[in-house]
Amino acid sequence: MEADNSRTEEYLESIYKLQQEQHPVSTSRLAEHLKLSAPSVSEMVKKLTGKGLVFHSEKGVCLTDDGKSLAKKVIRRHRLSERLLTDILGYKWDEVHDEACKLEHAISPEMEDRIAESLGNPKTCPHGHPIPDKEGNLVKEKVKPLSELKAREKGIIVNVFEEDPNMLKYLASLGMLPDVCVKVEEIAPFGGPLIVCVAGSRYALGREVASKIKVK
Amino acid sequence: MEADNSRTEEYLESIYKLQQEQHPVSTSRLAEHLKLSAPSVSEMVKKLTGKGLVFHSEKGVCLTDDGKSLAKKVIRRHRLSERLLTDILGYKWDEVHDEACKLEHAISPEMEDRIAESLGNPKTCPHGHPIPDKEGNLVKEKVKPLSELKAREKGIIVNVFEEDPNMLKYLASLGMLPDVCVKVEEIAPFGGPLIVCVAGSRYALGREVASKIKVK
DNA sequence: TCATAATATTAGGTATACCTAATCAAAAAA
DNA sequence: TTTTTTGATTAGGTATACCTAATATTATGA
Repeated sequence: MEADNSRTEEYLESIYKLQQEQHPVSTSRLAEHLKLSAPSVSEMVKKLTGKGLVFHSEKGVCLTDDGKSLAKKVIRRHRLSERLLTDILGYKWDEVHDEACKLEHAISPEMEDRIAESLGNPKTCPHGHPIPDKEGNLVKEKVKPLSELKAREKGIIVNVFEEDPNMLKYLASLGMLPDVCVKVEEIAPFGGPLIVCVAGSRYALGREVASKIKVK
Repeated sequence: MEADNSRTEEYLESIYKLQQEQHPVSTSRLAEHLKLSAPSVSEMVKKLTGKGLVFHSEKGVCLTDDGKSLAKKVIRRHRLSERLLTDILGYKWDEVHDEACKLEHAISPEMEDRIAESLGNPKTCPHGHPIPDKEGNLVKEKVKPLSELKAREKGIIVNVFEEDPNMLKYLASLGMLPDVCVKVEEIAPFGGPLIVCVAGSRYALGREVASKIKVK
């Protein structure tokens, strides 16, 4: 019984991503993220538990070591795919997520190696997230949301925790890309916008958006 | 009900390929090629018929215009994938078939365009087969099997109708690749080998192998 | 504390694409 | 012509991964 692992990979990837915000991931949050019904997710989680990829703690689902390892393999393939799309095929950073979601399940370990090599072993995806290495090691930089900078503080954009194409297109139009320096000029009170300076231009940035931009 | 078309694509691709040898394709031949049981194929063919992609004539299955069109799209993606693998990722021609079989179902029309453009709109796959254009037009050169040349005749290899990696590796080791000139020095009688000359070297080539090599 | 709301799971059901065993039909050989 | 072989289909069944509706199970807040 040769398996089609793409569903499994999809679940693990989502769990991995979601647990970065909310540690044990709730099934409902997972269902929402995967755009599936709660019972479908409940059932599948049970199967993943049977395969030793996941376990149920008090408040939700956690990855086992095996699950984490597989999730990182998928993430590696996803982010390498994104880099392939931007660096070689000329995609913009807002166009790559959905394509990479399909590609990541069609890439063999062999091909993964070749892509990495052809691209010069990139360390991050186009959105600034680290690409795990072959062994699953992943270097996380110490970052904080741009929204937590104080007035007059500067930061360098490390990554953008968002995949909505419209938001990404918007940020690109402001020149807000990884490695770019941003200065918070002032912070409007009562949850108002941040006035930021990027490459000499000033923009008013909503808190919501600013919280997705991670700086160091 | 969003569909996963990859099974459909696999069937159409196989039918397209097989009908080049045997016009209406028998279900048993198709089952063999897809490595599935005959009843599975029978059933699936019925579904494809319902979708208007295929019809049943006297002696087997034929593609409708829609089916042919879809098949050629898949073949275009397959062959572009192969070229991506060889030209950009450094694969050998004997390593690309299986990888491309997975990739072809994960490539969007958008990505198909980008690959074609990035590669300079290649006309053929690494094995010499023509890549259909966006509209499904496909230029077939007039070729004959190397095995039909007479002693002392020369030909230029156009393509190799074979995907077995071992055979491809063997041919590459003899320098027998598309666009290479081959001369048949002599033909051993009683179904014996052809003695061919490639780039100054002489080799004895079995009839079976020679029949897979198409020359002009 | 008790009701309400949010979360998770059971129960029961669908669609897809596969399978084996058995049957039916047509072609080839005796 | 009859038998045998080959080829295709029907019948019945499996696994996977999804669904809705109903039912628990927790939290939260009045």
